Amino acid sequence: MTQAQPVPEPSLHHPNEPDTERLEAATSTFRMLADPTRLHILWLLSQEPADVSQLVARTGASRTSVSQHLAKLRFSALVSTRKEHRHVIYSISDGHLGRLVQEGLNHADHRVSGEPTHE
Amino acid sequence: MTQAQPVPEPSLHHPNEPDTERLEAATSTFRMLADPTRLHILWLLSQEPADVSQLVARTGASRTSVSQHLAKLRFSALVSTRKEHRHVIYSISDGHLGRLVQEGLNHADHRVSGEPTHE
DNA sequence: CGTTAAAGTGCACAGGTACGCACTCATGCA
DNA sequence: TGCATGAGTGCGTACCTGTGCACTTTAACG
Repeated sequence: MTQAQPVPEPSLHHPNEPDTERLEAATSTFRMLADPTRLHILWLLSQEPADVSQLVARTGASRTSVSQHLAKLRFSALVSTRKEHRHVIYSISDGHLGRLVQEGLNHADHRVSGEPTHE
Repeated sequence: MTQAQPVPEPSLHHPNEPDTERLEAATSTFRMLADPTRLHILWLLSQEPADVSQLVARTGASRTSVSQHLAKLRFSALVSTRKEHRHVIYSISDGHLGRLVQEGLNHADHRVSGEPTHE
């Protein structure tokens, strides 16, 4: 168990240098957010749980596509499932993720709205 | 110009459905964050501006790789440059981006630390 | 039972991307 | 004017990923 102790290093103004493991973990999450269909799915799930058919209808993507994206998200443990009768209900497993999705969309909004950089 | 007024819509618990344009803008940003080297570069730049050689040294990547990643970031307008003598100094152009990077790393941290989902 | 709907999967193909190699461009300095 | 150094680029390659088609699996309902 690695202690949560701050860095023993003297170098400062570096909160804590992200090591390879952290970087890859973060990029693997970002990679999941880097597809329009998947991002749309995650946004929908961040609003409320839904089954596959609803996601298909709301995203406008094909069943195959949605299914495969959901498989990836499940495999990455970003979503969780529960079964209800004939339907498989998906939900976001981590509240943080929803915030990340929203922030990404906000950031995009600012860039689309024309604002050069803002702050 | 679009008013900052809240949604005039009756539909609720949907802050505002992201359209294709927004989704693609957001994913294009996320795609930039979806590479370890690039994420490392952006994290370094979120701490302080740096020139290419410093970034090469700190990331451990090849000059070619760093140069090409910087080209993409420049093209995506996520970083800006200024020249100083022989050196090209890169900096993050948007403060929001730094936050996004940091949140991604935090999220990754939680998943690496073993915490199942947290919250 | 058989039927139908919901969801998931294997396969093949197209498109994108990260990287290294070799090269060029630009600039400060002796 | 050379020359060394910092930075950027074209190209080829290996790899990864998103998608559609066809098929299978599972389970409710008559």
